[in-house]
Amino acid sequence: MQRIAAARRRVLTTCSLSGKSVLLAGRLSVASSASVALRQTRLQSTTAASSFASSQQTIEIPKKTDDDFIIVRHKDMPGSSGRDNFTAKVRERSEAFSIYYACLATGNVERAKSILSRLHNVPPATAIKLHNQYLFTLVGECAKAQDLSLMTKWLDKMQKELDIVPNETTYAILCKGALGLTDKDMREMMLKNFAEMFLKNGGVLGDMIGQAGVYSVDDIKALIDMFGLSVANIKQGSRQVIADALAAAERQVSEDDVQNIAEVAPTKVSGPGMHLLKQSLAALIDPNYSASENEARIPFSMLESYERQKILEESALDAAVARWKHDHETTVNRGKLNPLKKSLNALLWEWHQALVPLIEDEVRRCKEAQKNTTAASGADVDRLAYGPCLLLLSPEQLSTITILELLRLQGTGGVAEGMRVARAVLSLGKQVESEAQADMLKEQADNGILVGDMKTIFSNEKAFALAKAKAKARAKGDMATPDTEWRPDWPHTLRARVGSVLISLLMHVAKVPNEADDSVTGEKLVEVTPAFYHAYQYSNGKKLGVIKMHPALMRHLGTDPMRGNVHPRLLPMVVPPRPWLSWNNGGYLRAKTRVMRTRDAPEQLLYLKKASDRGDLDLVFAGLDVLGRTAWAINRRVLDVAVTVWNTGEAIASIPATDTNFEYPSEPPPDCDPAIRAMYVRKCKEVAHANQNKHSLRCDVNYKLEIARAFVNEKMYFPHNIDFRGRAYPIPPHFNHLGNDLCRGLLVFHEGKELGEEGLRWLKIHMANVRGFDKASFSERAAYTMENLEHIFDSADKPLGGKRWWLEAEDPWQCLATCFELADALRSPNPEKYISRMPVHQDGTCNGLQHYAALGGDIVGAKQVNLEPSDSPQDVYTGVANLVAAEVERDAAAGNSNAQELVGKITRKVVKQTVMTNVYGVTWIGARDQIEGQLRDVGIPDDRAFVLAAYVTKIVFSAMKSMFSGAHMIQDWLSDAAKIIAKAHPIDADDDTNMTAVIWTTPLNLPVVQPYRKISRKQIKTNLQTVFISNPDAMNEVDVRKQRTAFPPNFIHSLDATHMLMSALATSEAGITFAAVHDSYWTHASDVDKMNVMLRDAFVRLHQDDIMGNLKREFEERYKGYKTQMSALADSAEGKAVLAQRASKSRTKSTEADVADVADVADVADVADVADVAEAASPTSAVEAMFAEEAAPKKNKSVKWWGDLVFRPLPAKGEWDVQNLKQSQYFFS
Amino acid sequence: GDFQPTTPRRQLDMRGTQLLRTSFEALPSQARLSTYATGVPKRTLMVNQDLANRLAEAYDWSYYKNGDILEMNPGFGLFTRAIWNVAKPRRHVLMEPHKKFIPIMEDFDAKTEGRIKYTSLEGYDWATYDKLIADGTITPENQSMERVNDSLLLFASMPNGATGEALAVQFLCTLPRRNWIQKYGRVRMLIWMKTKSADRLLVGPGGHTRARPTIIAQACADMRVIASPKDAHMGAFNYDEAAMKDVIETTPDDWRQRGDYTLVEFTPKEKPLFNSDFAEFDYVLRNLFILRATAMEKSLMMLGSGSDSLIKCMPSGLDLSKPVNAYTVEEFDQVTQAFSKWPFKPTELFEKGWTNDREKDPKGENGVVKNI
DNA sequence: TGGGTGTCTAATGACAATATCTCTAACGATGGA
DNA sequence: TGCATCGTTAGAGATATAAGTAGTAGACATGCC
Repeated sequence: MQRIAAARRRVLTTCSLSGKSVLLAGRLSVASSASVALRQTRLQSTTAASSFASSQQTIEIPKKTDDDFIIVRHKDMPGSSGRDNFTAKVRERSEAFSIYYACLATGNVERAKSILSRLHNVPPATAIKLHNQYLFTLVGECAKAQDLSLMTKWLDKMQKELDIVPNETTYAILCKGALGLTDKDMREMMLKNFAEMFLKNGGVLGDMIGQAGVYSVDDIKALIDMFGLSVANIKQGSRQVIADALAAAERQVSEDDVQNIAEVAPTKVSGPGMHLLKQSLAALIDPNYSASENEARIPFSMLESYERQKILEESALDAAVARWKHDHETTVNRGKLNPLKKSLNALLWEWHQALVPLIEDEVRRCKEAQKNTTAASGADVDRLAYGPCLLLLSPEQLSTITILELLRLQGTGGVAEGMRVARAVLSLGKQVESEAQADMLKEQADNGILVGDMKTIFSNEKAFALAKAKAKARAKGDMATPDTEWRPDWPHTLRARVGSVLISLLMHVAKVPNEADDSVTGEKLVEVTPAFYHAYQYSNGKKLGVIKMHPALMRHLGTDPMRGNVHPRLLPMVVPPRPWLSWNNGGYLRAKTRVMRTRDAPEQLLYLKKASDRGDLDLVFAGLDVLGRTAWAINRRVLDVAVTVWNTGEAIASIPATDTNFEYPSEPPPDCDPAIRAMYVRKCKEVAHANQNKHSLRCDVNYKLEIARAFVNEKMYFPHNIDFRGRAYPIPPHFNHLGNDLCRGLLVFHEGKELGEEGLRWLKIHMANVRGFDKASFSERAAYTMENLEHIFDSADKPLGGKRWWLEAEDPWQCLATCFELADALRSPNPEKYISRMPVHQDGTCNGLQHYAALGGDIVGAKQVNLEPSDSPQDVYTGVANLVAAEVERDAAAGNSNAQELVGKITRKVVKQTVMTNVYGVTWIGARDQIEGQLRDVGIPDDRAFVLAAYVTKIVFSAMKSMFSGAHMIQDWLSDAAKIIAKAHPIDADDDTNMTAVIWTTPLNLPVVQPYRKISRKQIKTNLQTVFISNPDAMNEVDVRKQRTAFPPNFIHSLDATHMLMSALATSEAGITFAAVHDSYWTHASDVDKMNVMLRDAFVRLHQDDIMGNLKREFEERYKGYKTQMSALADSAEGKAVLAQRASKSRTKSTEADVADVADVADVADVADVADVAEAASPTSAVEAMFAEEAAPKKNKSVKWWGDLVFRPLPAKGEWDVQNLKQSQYFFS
Repeated sequence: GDFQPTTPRRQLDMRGTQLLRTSFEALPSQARLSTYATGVPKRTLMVNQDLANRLAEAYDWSYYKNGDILEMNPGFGLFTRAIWNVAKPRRHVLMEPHKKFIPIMEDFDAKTEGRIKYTSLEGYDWATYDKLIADGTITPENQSMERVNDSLLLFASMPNGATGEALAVQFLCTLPRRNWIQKYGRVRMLIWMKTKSADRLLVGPGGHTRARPTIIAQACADMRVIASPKDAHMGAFNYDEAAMKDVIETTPDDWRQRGDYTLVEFTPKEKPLFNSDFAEFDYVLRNLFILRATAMEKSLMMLGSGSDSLIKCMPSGLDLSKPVNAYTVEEFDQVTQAFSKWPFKPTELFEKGWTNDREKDPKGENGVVKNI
């Protein structure tokens, strides 16, 4: 433990050498200790009202001392007791919460009340939230009636009948109700009344007023006046927010103190004004907008940009509809027109027009169903279950979301022209849910309610850390998620219901004109046919429900502009994302975004929340913020070329051609051999698959270009989150720098930096790298570029008209971008003064192996992956290939015929994939398949490839083992440890299922929980069909095998993620722009050298520690008290010891058992001596021999017992010293 | 005459040895065959010699006195013996790929003057038949469709489980296509299969176990149950009585893997009961049976987009309110014919899209190169 | 308890089988006491 | 009114669906038999 603590501290301190991060770290620790203090005082003051503690589960939190990690005991896991009863009753109950909130939000108080009254056994922490929300809803009604009796009565009922103890929020809401009374005396009396009750229960008025999510600024002013308090009395967590808000309300906001502004007064923007802001977003939201060539980019202040982003997020659905309408009108205005030529958007408008009334109708029926609860037809019962959720949004919103979502899902899930029903239904349901949530947040903001959770901290770069620290301090208070903002996630079943209703409505109305030849008369027929239809596919004999799109619609999707058809939540942002303040607070402005992509694993979320609450994740958050603050722009010239290519329909560099599909093979005669027929069918499927891929590629490019076009004049930002291992990903899915070559080619940094001498050199090297000439030394690469200057200029000047040299590159679009950049630079009067915006990449050379080699201290391995300084870059693949080739030659010389066939055939390419996937734990058989394919390519005949591949694979594996022996032992240790853990049972486990997941903490304090469990799914009935879904809250048995095989790669990935975030933090301190794709780090050409120092430094810092030792100690601590089944041979020392122990134990217990056990031991002893006495009979005929007894092989008896977890000692570390790496220029290159 | 079973050894347990009329090597008792060892393939594997004998006697082999009997998966060879003893066929070819049975197979080969021939080729493999024909092991003749082919009889024991099921359906599909051995004319097939599978093929209109193979089988072959467990087919709906005459009784104990097995005789019809193109017929069946208990009206939606216009194409005689599984072969034919004329029918009739395929991601995002 | 047998075989981003039949438990109605 | 019985129904669990298996070999789980 001590050492881990030390390690953590070292990482922390070294990360914050100077500047802002010191400030940040300093602030954070102050903030957290302050909040601890706060918590303690609060506990003291509220001992009378015990339920004031707001923690939801009763989880014992280990005393926080900065160096222990989070451990949640088995018995405290939610769902650990009642797992996998995903029965109708359980489902109904979990839906009830969401329905309840929906009813309240839509004014159906009666139904909410009845739901509430029917819910039993709700945990108190949840119950109080439910009741608070109920009271909160009553506020409006009471104000209207000028009568608080509804609220007071309910309070009474809560306390007397239901035994629910009100909390601060409850009283805050009551007071809010009182504030709504116009009669001054009455108001004051009620306020006094509530205040007294609250005080009697040990509350502190300042705390109550500081309660987030309830009051507006005016409310607070009134309360402060009323109770004669000052801001200083307000509880610490909220004081700052409120002070700021009050101050802000007083005066016009000026640019200078923007960084201190909470979201209070959205209308008080100075500067160009709202309409200008809107106008500036024309490219994104205005249907009439058409890009003009050189539009001036208006510089926006931070605050203005923030408003723009808000507009973008809030108005985008409307904007989509506006665009459809606009396109529809233009087609209509163009006069009579062939219905077959209607544009996609025009069609969408028609669907929308037809769908809205249908939804309205459905909504009406839902309302009716709620009224007459007695006349329960089947459909009406269903309506009760989803109705309230439909009411949350307007029919227009629902219609738009439905249409957008179905378009987006096209081609997912392996369906040729459509999507899986299950996916569609759930995904749409989720969209509706998050839209409703965004609406709720917006509404609260519109009502001026202060939400503790800071909506944004916008500031200039300098003040960022300060502002964030401040906001963080606020978030640390109890304002994290106020009761009034808390919503349970909709259960999957509910999402499915809502989604299916909307989809089936859309399927009724969405039509598309279609043309066909009448097979009999041969005349052309045009029909208006459904655009979507519900069908089933068989896959492996399983039925698969799909929503198919009509081919006529598919044609549109591949060609028509997608203007307006991307949901804004999927777009880059125009301001830096909100910094991450907590696990669900950061990123986009209006949408609740989670910092981690989890896999429906409650355990992951639980650990994440705890870590977030404890402030463990501050460094991770800070790292993500760095990535999010990197500003990007579209590379206009690359975009122009790409658009030209797109429009000509030519197939160039990952843009597939229009409308040229692969041909199906001709059908063999019906009476051909079944084998031939099977082959034909397979070929057809392959062609169909290829065509489908092409189409989806085309749609994908369409999306990308559309987004790029819309953002041409924008500064863009990518909010980032992490996967469960800590690897960072940009959230916008269609278009980001992690995307393919085209995406990357289209993106440049927004900021430009002067190249300088070194920068120019790096730009040249980058050129060589994107060409694929990346195995040579740096000077050779630079020279290569200079040798090809002619081509580079040609490509830059005539990208399509010239020799198209860039197309031959490994990454053509990035190559083109570099051509442009390099040509410009070199042609400028002083190339070193050239302002470059091009990101230059430094890639880890086989990053996984680098980490393994560092962990294992492999000298040979370290050299191979460039951890060790060298004059020219080493290439592992070549290294392994050479080793294998040598072995093959030896065998060949020794007369091995397999080897003889292979002499000279073992190239880098043959082994590359296998070496690469070795890190991921590829098995012998998987590797053999890979190598078989490669051997075929090298010209080994098909019938030999299989046998030879098996032979080569064995050698490759042993070569890897010898080259990375340390790494290999670590891999083994890791997978062993994972197996032990996954099969371990907590001492208090009630049954013998494996429930323990592998959990570890990264050096940045991120708890990583492997999510692999057996999923139990059930069929759920929806409008369209039944759908097979899992209960995301269920804690199921772990999948031991998956836990084991995935742990080594996941662990390494968690390390490379750590390395990346550490590097990000370091570069940010130095003011260097930074972006990363896992193990490829990007910055300006001029800063590459600086970045290189930092990333090496980070790697050294990371690996200086005893990472493996820390891991082992963490495991030992974390799984202390767990038992696992051990076994040993009975005659081994261990086995004998166990038997002896057993015997002695039972002897003390009872004599009977004693006898039995002794007998047992005797038994065991006997076995060893039992020789096989049965002499082998010699049968006289072969048939008779068939039935002869096989002699049972002698077996060693083994002993099994439940014992403590014992992890093998770690493999000894090799001699290699991580410090050497600082001098290695090709480590990342 | 001079058959001398080897002296049973203690551990051989030959007490129940079944007496044979010819001098093949003795086999142990039924009980022993059921349990004796491991590594015996899971398939319809008979262990009761008596059952084999009864069957051999009951079935009329005379039709094939000048033909070949091709036996797939003879296993312990109980049938082979029985038929030999009863009919001494002109030529009897054993396709037995499993090594376990080699001694028994070679025993046959050795003692029948080449009339029983053993090959280790796999009956499951289409190529096997071409090989056997090419090397003259079997010599089927092209014969007119007006009569049942008497130059070849297939006698098969199916693998258990999915493989067997699949194989049976594949065999059935060769009937309308007239490929494989069916290209010689109406080659009769005797197939041992799980009773449940047989049941599914035999069930009449309205039976809820009706499925695509049911229709194909009934359209293309006359089926007769030769042997089956007692009362096994009583529960089946709307059964063809003619198929159930003189059924020989089997019991679960007759088999290595205890259970209900049925021997069905498939005699190919001169002409299938449908006139549609088989590819379309197959497509229609496959998709309609997804909603097999649903009214045809609704189920027709499975056939493609905009099926309203398809419903209009349907002949008036059809009762579209009947569930799919109540339709007869002839009615399915009518539906298919209407489908065939439907202008908006899908252009490709096979399933597109992957689900199980590798390299499904065409975008190549993230720089990860798979399967370079 | 252990041997034979069946399953799986490259990490993550990025989760998804369904219609229908059978059987049982719970529920409700009914009717006689 | 209490309650025994019968009929109905909801829901949980089971099963079929499609249909080439090539070729290897080693590890590991299975509440097996």
